Amino acid sequence: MSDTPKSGAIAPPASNFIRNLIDEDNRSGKWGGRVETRFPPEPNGYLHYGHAKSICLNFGLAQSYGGACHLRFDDTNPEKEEQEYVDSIIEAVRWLGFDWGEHLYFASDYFDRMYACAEYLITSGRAYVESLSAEEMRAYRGTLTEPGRDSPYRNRSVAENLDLFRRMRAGEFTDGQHILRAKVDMTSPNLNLRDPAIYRIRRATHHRTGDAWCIYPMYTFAHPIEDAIEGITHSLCTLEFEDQRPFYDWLLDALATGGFFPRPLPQQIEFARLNLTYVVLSKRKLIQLVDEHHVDGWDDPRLPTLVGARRRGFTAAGFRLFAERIGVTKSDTWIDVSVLEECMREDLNDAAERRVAVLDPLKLVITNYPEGHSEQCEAPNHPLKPELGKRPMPFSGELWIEREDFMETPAKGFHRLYPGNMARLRYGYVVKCSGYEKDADGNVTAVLCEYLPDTKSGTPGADSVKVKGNLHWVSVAHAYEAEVRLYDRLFAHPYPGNRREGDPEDFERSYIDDFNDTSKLTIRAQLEPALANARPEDHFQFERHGYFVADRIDSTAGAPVFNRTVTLKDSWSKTKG
RNA sequence: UGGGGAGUCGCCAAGUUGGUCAAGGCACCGGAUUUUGAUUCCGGCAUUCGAAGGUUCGAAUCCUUCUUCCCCAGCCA
Repeated sequence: MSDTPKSGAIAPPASNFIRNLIDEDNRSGKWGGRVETRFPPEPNGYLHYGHAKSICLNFGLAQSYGGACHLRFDDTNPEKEEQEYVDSIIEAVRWLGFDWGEHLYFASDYFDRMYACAEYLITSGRAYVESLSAEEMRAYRGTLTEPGRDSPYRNRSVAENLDLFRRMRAGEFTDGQHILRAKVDMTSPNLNLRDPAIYRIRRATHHRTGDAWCIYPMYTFAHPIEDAIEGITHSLCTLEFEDQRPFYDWLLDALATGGFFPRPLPQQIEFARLNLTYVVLSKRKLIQLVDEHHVDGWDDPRLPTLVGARRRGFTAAGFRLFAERIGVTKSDTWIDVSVLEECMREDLNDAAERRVAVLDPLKLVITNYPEGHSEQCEAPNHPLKPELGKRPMPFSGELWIEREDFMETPAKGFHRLYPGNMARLRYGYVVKCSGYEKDADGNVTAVLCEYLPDTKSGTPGADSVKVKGNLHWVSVAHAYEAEVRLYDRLFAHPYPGNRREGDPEDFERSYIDDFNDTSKLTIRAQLEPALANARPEDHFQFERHGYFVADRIDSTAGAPVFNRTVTLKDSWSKTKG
């Protein structure tokens, strides 16, 4: 939405442990003031809110320190990765408002250099070809509390290792027959140092290198090298990689010693991944929601994917505000979704033009209004931005109003329409409720009112009558009827899948059990005529309801359909209970 | 039980070298403005920093012990 929203403006950078580290490096002159980060997704799925945090962090830091952030695809596992994901990731990062300039990279472009690094590790006695099976390796690895044992193949000669590794590359072996391992320490209490696998044989067609390789580097080995090749100064990743840092440093130190990379070497820094209440962010769970058709695909507006968020009407500026607001630390915490929602409101309040929509229509008849007559009223497009002008709204004797704006017997504190009460039809006239009609089942079918001709908004006498109630309306004869989807939280419980009070002892609650069945409600609504001209992805505030966006997929020319992004805050619903 | 991390207000989160430092945001509660019961505005909101000891004139910040939570035994990333 807005690129520089008033509220989402980049605030003075908050202090956080990463900025402190960078400041220290800048003080000591470690990198000569250079700050280079990277966002390194594996192209094996769609980006979600959690990635948005990482993207804003990496690009934001680079921006703020006058550095660069690379977009690098970590495509070292050909079995899972596809070009389709590369494209969608590029689009998502761009949508979030970030620019990597020249710095678009692919790990697969470094395969030759990685291979050379591997051969160096072998010749310098730091890696060997393992011929144990996966199961045997597991047995040799030991456990959390018991040290591992050296593999019988651990002491092969350099010449034999080199020969074997070259033949691995040449395709002389079957998948899994051999593997290249770093030679570190099988007794280390850190499992990641017990001779981690660094190259495996995998006969799979890679989405970029095709069949050029039948061996592929593992993340553990590839990632540090990617960082070093690109001159990354601060390599940010999530907490679960903390245990890998010793190997990251071991590898790069060895390679620097071998002359592959200059010092100083990139530094891995870990931060806590995003957890959001009422949301699931694990790839596995998102896949299940899509595969089992709980949602309508990867871009379902309810899904916490970035493509979903965009259809929902969430904005890039809102995400950036959110990232700024939640900060970055090493303690893993749960952010309440309401924080995200509030960020979207904040951006949209500033950015979205106002329109009127009646979502649950009830007819209002003005009994003293000239039969068949209609007139124009004017409504400002944005109350805070008069420069955005006004639009005409046709007014007539038959209007749609919101069903909840009328009560036969008013609740305490209710100051909208009820028999005998006056309220203003926003941008129109003040009306007094004179009665109502019901059908055989007792449902109210129409509200009867008399209007006060002198009270038209914008005319001198408009304020002669003071009323507390103020409601929106759409002329029946002029309304644009359209589909509107009311989206709500995907899950009905803040921690989906967590055991709840009242669950039977033998019940294993799954996050699927907490799915919110009313997370999508599709209705036909009566909208003001101007809305028929909305273009896909136009954001609006439907006054007194919330923020809506014209769906970018299902809208057709002249017939937009709308998705509810988020409701407005509503203190009335709170007070009435 | 081995190793690596984290515990500051309801939810986030500053606080690095010990001295009015318990910032700030969100939420919440008041009150004002308001033709959105929205927005905006103004005010309130931790004698206390996971717990217990200790060092010190003085500790969220240093030491000790304890405690809770998270991560690690893929030829995934």
